[in-house]
Amino acid sequence: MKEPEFTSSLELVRWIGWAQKKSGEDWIRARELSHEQAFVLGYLVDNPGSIQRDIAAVSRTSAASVSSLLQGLERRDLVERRTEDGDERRKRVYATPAGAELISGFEDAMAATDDAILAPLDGDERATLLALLKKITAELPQPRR
Amino acid sequence: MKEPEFTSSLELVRWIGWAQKKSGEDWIRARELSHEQAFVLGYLVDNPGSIQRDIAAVSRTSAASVSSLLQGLERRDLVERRTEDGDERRKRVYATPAGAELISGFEDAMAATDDAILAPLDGDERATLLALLKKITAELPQPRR
DNA sequence: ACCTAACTGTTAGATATCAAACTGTCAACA
DNA sequence: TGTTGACAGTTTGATATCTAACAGTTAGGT
Repeated sequence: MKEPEFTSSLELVRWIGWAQKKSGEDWIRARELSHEQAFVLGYLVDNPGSIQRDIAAVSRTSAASVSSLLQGLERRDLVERRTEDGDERRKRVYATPAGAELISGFEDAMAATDDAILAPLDGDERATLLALLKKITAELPQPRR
Repeated sequence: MKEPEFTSSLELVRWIGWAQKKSGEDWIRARELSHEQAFVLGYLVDNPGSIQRDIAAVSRTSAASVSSLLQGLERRDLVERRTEDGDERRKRVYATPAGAELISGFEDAMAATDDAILAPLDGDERATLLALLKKITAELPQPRR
């Protein structure tokens, strides 16, 4: 019973997701960030001025989680929030220079870990996998709430 | 920027993992359990007397998490922990009758949601997907710590 | 103008997770 | 028999997540 059978694809999917989260951990922990904080900070560098609602959608979480996550980043002056355009509901979020500097190289590090995880597959197999996953996710619910 | 490109298989993998977690949520919430509590309780019905270390390995988490998770289940008398075999280190964990009753049908419900997620794929495609995922996970680190 | 509904973000309370430090127990070995 | 190291579990303090309830803002309809 120490060797489970793994007949379920979705069990393997969850395992891979876990491994991906783990694999960049050294890089992230060296900067005293959580995985989620790093992801959002990286996203903000590429998409400055995003509103929290969109950040929640992209990071597949809730507005409430984004709110508290950004509080942590704002406390360390890694991001800045302000309202613009005369719309007092939306808060535009920006990475500060310190935040951008801290996260630089994150995407490269993540791409490297992705490559490491997919290493057992050759080019054709990766293409097949991507096609199958797209077929599944096309039918999947979006985390909009 | 509202239509992300998704060139990364691993991004899709994480999305599917998220959807799987969400999909059984109604069933689980009706019983006032968390996803993780339900998983562990179900595991204990099939593997009575497991020790916490093994539960951590199977649920791909840490001994500390299992410790606090089981405290929640024990508070509601859904599981019971006791030492046996004269080994005072290991704590054998059992689902109580109430716990077993509460979780009955869980595995069927989970299997149904798995089927719903994989619905876009036919039998051959599912077999291909499973083979590719096994190839990846064969090289993946185990969450042992 | 006003009312209402939708939208955006926050808070509160619960659970999960992790790392690190700690306690207690067992076993091997001198 | 005593010491030492490995093992199992807990605690602590931080962050993330969820739901539900809440507050302020905007826009639409009458």
